[in-house]
Amino acid sequence: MATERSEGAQSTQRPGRRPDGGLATIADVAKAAGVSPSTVSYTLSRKRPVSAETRRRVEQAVAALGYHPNAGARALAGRRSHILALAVPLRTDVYVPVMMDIATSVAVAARKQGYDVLLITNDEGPDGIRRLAASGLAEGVILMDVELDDRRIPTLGDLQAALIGMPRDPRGLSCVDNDFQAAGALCADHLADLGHREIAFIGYAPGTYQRHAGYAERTLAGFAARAKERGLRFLHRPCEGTYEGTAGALGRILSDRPDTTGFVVQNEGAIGPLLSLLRTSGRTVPEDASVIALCPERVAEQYTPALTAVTGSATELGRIAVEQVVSRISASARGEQPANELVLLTPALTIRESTGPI
Amino acid sequence: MATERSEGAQSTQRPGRRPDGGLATIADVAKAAGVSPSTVSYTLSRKRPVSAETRRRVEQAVAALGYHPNAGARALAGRRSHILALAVPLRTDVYVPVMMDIATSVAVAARKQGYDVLLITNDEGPDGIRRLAASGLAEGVILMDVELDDRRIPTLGDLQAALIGMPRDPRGLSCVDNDFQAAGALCADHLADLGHREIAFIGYAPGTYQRHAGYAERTLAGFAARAKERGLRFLHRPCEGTYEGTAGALGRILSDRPDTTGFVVQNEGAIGPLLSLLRTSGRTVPEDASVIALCPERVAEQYTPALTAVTGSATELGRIAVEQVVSRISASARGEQPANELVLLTPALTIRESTGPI
DNA sequence: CGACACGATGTCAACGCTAACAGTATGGAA
DNA sequence: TTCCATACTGTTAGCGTTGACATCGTGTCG
Repeated sequence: MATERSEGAQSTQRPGRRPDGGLATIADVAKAAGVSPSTVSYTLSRKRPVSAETRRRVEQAVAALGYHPNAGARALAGRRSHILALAVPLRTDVYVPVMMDIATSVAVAARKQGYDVLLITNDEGPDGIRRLAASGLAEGVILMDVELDDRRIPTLGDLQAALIGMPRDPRGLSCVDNDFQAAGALCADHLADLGHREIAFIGYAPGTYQRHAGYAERTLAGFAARAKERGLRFLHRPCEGTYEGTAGALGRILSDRPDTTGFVVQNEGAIGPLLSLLRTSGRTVPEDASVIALCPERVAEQYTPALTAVTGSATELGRIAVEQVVSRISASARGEQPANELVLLTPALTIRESTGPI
Repeated sequence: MATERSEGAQSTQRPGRRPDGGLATIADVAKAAGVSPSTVSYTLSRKRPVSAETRRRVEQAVAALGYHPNAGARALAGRRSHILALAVPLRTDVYVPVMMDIATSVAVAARKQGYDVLLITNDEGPDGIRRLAASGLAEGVILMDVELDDRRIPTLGDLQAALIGMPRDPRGLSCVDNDFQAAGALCADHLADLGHREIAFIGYAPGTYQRHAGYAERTLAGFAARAKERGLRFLHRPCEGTYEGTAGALGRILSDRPDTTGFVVQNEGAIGPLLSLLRTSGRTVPEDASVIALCPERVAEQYTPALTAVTGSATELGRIAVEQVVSRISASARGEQPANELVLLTPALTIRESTGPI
């Protein structure tokens, strides 16, 4: 019973298989199309012109045989693997769904450029990246969630790389990140525009600031600077992403600054508790208090009321990182010095139901 | 300024590089060790015995040159790519951090067996899997979050696969999944043991049951069966994972069955709201009401009070799936018919603060 | 003392593709 | 007419490994 499926498959002539059971090769296609193997290769790679008629015959043969070039042979002969490595985050305490979105968008963008994506964990340590480079398995690497002093950076060697996140010293590197300063400023502006004057910034756990996580520091700095410009009074309260942590932070905020009407939340875990606590403390959102979050759309939309939020685009991050490595790879293949790009993506403010005029 | 890093790297003799700038090959290692290339190959693959002295010399040369076998050449000559494909979920409404955990554990387990992991999105459609098979890029594939009638299954052809999740018809396939029936039963048992008699099961959104998601149905069935055995009265309430949805569900539960003292929650999104709502309705957890969740440890621990929960092991799922594909691949390489395994992982009950005797 | 097994190593032909090099027409310019 | 550019297409030598086959001592047994 267990063998049914595969026997069924083997008895039929599957696409991509020759009568002898092997996969179709470029030579099979060449024979079927009545051309030479190299013509098939050139037809598929478009690296040299092919007459319309030849192209037609080759493409038909390819389709008929279900031909796909053998990846190993292609890598060996062409000295390019058509594979990009994607290094997952060092820590998993960051908001994970975003990482999944980034990973997916990297994979999709890479495919569009003819690359596949290899997953590499930090489990293997620096050797992992070295191994991929030395074995020619990956042509380049994308580092996700790069920290200020990311320990993966020194191990890159001359592997072409793109970093998602901004290290302290980006010289000689290509990086893309959300513009967290702009995100912070956007929050300040929105609340100021609505007439709020006393704001509380509910941040990440103290540990996040102590280890100088770039995104946390930069968001706060951007917010603080713009708040000052706009004449806002504000309080920054680090906060564990738990009910109790949030309750403590909110309690101190309301006793220190009872007139606070605007809340900026960056800590995902604090959002739910904050909304509950405001509700139980008799404050209606957005009538009595405005809440603006720094979080993905998905999260902002799941709450009641739906949250006004400043959001970076995970998809863009992935797409641009792929563009960066690919462009570095081709520059380096042309013998040129790859350009080092620093791209900061401007986040978007989406006004929903949780903010209003005071 | 931007060129500093790479110039620095190029001026030194990097490991893995020959004087001419290319990567070290097996021939270089052979020359350095004074043996033939095949001896180097055999030394590294351990496919035939090598004298201690020869091994020493080869290993030293490998280290000195920073040699790593060229992946493309290895794949071509050995007809094995040493790569496994990992197909990410079709939908992303499932609890994503668990997916990330699974992906990570797949990558780690694969490395232990000498495999690398290629990420494949459903973006390319069925062709993606076909392409990987036909190009010999992947030797096998792991499908994550498999649905009852998963449309990726028919496209597998004779690619060796392992499924995470249980399809309706697992014939001819290897699958691993959490035993959701057991999970449901565990919840019923725990509450029964504590003396609860009136239970509410707060499930997923109605749509989840309508499309017959296996995990949702099986959990409920397992719970219902055991509840009946233990003489429990219970109510099943599908529920959107929002504050309002939960409020609605809870309201109806409390009006229909005011004596309800036990709550089982499977919907992640409903947990936070449920706890808030119980609190505001004047019920203390666990004194007045016990709450048991079906969720990952991470989630259970983040609430106040910490949740008693039934949890499956994402890490195990990944590890076993890798074992399954790898064993199928080697069976098929030996010309044997791969065995079709169905593994159900028994979930664990962790008692925390949210449940207590009535 | 020859035969033979056995352990240790070497030789070399694939593996399937790419790309440099080398044609072969055809048409226009000299 | 000859020469040359243009537009295609074919030939072929690798790419770096693997693994079947061959070789060569050494020790053992009849």
